This record gives sequence, C-alpha cells and structure tokens, in this order.
Amino acid sequence: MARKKSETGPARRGRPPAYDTETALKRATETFWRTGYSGTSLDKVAAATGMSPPSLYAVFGNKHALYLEALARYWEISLAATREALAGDHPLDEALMLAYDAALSIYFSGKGSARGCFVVGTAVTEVAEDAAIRSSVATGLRAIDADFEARFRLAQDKGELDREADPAALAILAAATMQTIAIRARAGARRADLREIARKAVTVICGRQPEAR
Amino acid sequence: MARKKSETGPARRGRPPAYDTETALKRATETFWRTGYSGTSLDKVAAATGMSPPSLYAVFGNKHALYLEALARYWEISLAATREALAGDHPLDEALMLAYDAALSIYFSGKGSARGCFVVGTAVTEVAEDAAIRSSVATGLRAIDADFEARFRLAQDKGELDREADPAALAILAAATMQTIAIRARAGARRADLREIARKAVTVICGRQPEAR
DNA sequence: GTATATTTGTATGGATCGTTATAAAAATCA
DNA sequence: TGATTTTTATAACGATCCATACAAATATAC
Repeated sequence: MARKKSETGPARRGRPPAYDTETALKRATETFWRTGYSGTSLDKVAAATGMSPPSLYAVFGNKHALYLEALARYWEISLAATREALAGDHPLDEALMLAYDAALSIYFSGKGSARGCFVVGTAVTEVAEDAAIRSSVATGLRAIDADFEARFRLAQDKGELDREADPAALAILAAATMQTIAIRARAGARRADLREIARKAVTVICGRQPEAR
Repeated sequence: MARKKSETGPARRGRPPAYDTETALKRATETFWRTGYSGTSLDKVAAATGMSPPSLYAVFGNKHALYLEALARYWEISLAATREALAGDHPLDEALMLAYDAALSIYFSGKGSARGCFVVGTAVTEVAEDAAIRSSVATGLRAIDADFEARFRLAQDKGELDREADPAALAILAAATMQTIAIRARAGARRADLREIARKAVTVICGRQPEAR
C-alpha cells in the first residue's frame, strides 16, 4: 500500500521522506525481474532503490510483501496494455498484433538483455510453494484468457471470425503465444524473430477469414 | 558427469559409496523442481538425497553443476517422451494428444501439488543471468520446435494436413500450448482442465482436415 | 596383519540472508 | 528555543547460505 499519495495536506510533521515510493517500487521490480524472488536479496533491492533496509521495511513491510506489490503492479500495467491493444476498432489480426507488440515492448524494456515477462520469469517459480503468489498468478492468467476470449467473441459478432470457431480455445492459444514469447525472450531470442512468431501465430489463430473479406 | 557407470571392474579400492548417484540426482531434481534453483539450499538437497554436503560436492562438483546435470537429464527425459509420442503411426491429432498426455504425466508426477515443467518452472527464472542455464534452455526449446515441425511436415506428406499450412508456425503453437499447460499446472490448474485445453488447441492447430477424411 | 585408497559424517569457516534495535537527522508545533 | 514527530543511516542480530577441513570408517592390495 504505497503512501505518498497524500494530497499535500497541511505539511507533514516529521522528517520528510528522501525517496519516492513509486520509483522505489519500480526499481525493486526491475531487480526482482532480473534475478527472481529467491535470487534477489533485500540488500540488492536496497542498493537498487537507494533506500536503506529499515526504510524499505517501513514502507513495504517485508520482502514478501514488497514482491507481492511489485507483482500486482505488473499485472495492472501488463493487463492494461493488452486490453488497450484489443480495445481499439482495428481488425482482429491487427488488434492481436498490437497486443503482442505491447507485450514485446514490456519484455524488452530495461537495459541489457531482455527480461521477458515478470510473471513468467519470476512468479511462476515461486507459485509452487507460495500461496499468495499462486493466487495472484492464477487470477492474472484468467484475466488474460478472458480478455482474449472477449475479443474473439466480438470478432464473431462483427463477422471477422468464423461462426464455428471456439473463442475460448482461440483465447488459450493467443495467451499461450504470449507466454511462449515471454519465455523465448528471456532465453535470448531476438525481438524481430519473436515478432515473426507472433505474426505467424496470428495467421493460424485467425484462420481463413469468413467469405466477406 | 555421473560416475557409478563403471562396469563392475576388478573391485574398487576404497570405501564403497553408500548412495546411488542416479537416485540422488533424481531426488535433487525433485527438490529443485519444487523450490527452484535459488530457492533450494544445498542443505535441502542433502536432506532430500540423504547425502552429506561433502559427498554431494565430491560427486557433482557444486550446486550449479548439480543443477545443470538435473536440467540436462530432464531435457533428455521430456524430449524423449515427446518424440516417442510423435513417432508412432497415429493420426496427427492423436499423436499431438499423446505428446500432451506425456507432458501432463510429467507435470503432475511426484507427490503433492503439480510442479509443472522443470524448465518452465525453475530454469526460465535463472536464464536471465546464468549463461550456462540459458544455453541449455535455448537448445531444448529449439529441439521441441524441431520435433513438432518434423511431425507437421510428415503430416503434410501423408496428406493429413493442408498443403498450405505452415509447419513451423504450427510447431510454435504446439510448443506454446505445451508451455502454457506447464505454467497453468504449476499455478494450480486441474489436470482434466489442462487436458481439455490441449484437446481444443489440437483441434485448432490441426485445422480442417484435407478433403479425404 | 599393514599400507593404501576412497567415502563417510561432523564440524565449521566466512559470507550473506532477512530483519530489527538504536540513535542521529530533519522536519513541524508550541 | 525546545518538545514532538517521522525518516534516516549504522550496526548488528541469529539464521542460513555454499563450500571445505578433518578424521573416522570401510574397502582392496600387499
């Protein structure tokens, strides 16, 4: 629960915070993103944020709570990116490519080699033993499926997609494509190659257009 | 490089090993599988294998080398399972389902909740900062793609698959389906639901059969 | 038996882990 | 100014990390 959202009230009482909570969370996220939850020590987070351990604990609680907040924020951002891509009035194949381009922008953000998806790259490992992380991941995965499925249903309504197509099945494949791209990005694949993968996947998923072109 | 493969020569000299290297590697793999590489201490591995830390180091080198050997062994087993499923003379859709059933058997093996895929569940996290693990993962991913692609090409030759289909694109989708199943299994999805996902994906991937049914 | 070779368990080293006690620093309120 | 409030940095806590020194244990070779 990030504070610092106070609307500059009548001036706070004690010593003012030296660091912004939002940017600290962003820096912490970047650190977890690269070395995972278990592989990231709080000292590393402290170094990345410039905050001392006691300040981190005062603001975020503990390492686990900090990671959960980073995970929740990541879901917000990445799900919003997918939704925005799918929400426009583009043709189905273009909308899907916009979603994959948005994902690629996230997966290849930051300095150095690609980090892929924060969830696939760090949360999935913890999910086996950590109920809180598992819950967050499961909920997010369902949301992705639902967003894709809604777009496929809309495509059917608009006549872009064969009436006999199965929107739920296509949604799983669309989500799977996003996830394989996330894995391959982290494993070192080139962005252009991954975009080509997305393009081919979209072609298969959209299938032959209904008669009216 | 696991020893203990010696063909019972003229009787070894010193005190005989108390533990079998193969079963120790299997137990170590199971431990990494659940808590990941960074999340698994050597003490935990020692407890799981029943071996003392010095014995583990004598046999496997160090924690990193032990994990790499577990990873290599996992690739061997899982790739062999996929190949065997695709190698039979079943129809394309049945062959694909055999591959997914084999994967599900691996993902749901062991006691307790499903661990998913060892690679997706543990190696992908380390891949960002560990060159050796990254190399192993990249090679394995290429192998999966190649195995699926070969099967799709065969299907075209046998007339099971539309001549205009793109075997490479379908292979990516088939691999992506396997990976999304791995992720969802670890995140708590039920086996029956994942099998249904596989079934629907196979339907989309195989597409409409060519004229001759 | 004695010497040699190899593995074993115990015990521990030095570093790092997550977390917190403590007190100085920097602001407002009186 | 002095009291109060809040954040800061330093330092350290016990626990655990990966790895190894050491000597007892157990086999063969002579």
